[in-house]
Amino acid sequence: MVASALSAKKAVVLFHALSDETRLALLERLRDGEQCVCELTDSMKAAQSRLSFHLKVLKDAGLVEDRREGRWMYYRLSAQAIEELEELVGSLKKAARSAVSSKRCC
Amino acid sequence: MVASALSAKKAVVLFHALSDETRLALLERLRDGEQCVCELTDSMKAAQSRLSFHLKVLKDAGLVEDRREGRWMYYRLSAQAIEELEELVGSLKKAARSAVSSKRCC
DNA sequence: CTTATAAATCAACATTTCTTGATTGGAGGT
DNA sequence: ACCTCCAATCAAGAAATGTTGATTTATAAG
Repeated sequence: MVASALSAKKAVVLFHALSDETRLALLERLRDGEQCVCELTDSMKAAQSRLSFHLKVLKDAGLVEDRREGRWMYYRLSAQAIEELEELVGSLKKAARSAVSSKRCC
Repeated sequence: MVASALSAKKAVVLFHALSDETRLALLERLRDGEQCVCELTDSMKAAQSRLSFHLKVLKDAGLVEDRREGRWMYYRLSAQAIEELEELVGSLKKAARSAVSSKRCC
């Protein structure tokens, strides 16, 4: 199953979190290390409430983790989530015995 | 970049295609090899137009390929798409130098 | 205690996505 | 030609998602 390790629901949440340009841009920036929200809004020239919304989607999916330091919130990639993703994608990959089905269908 | 090999737009399309339970269920079935639409509607107990819609999403994302045989349409996983996916996920994974940013932000 | 700043939350609206049932198109079979 | 079957497409409505600007919460500083 695609859901061998993760439930299908969790896979949906994970993939949905990745299916948005703004969120992929956020993840890309976080690849370079932890950043605070203000740095992100600055470099992405995006409204604060907009990034807050997307960061929440990423956090709910487990893709990022956050940490408060004074008034600042720092976000970083979750290494574990990336592993889960790899596992998920790996589970799709299975040599398909793609010979034409001999059975008559329907 | 996450979009080193693929454009961000393409990544969005790919991940969006994967962000739905019905579509994940379809892919799971196709892991076992090519199937015709009627077999899929049957085993998934889903309306034909519904699966047709989702198969189109998967096809537009490049995740599946189709083939006509008489009145039947057969769908199969695209091995290439799975590779692209692996590449995409791999590009997210980069050891984050996660030391707390020393620079004052904002 | 008051003010300032960073970020989350909310409400309203726009946009997109999904579902359903009906229709259309293509391939055989009679 | 006609009818049947499989599947794609369409139209209408329902549900989910994303955007915007305003408000609220939390922390810190004067």
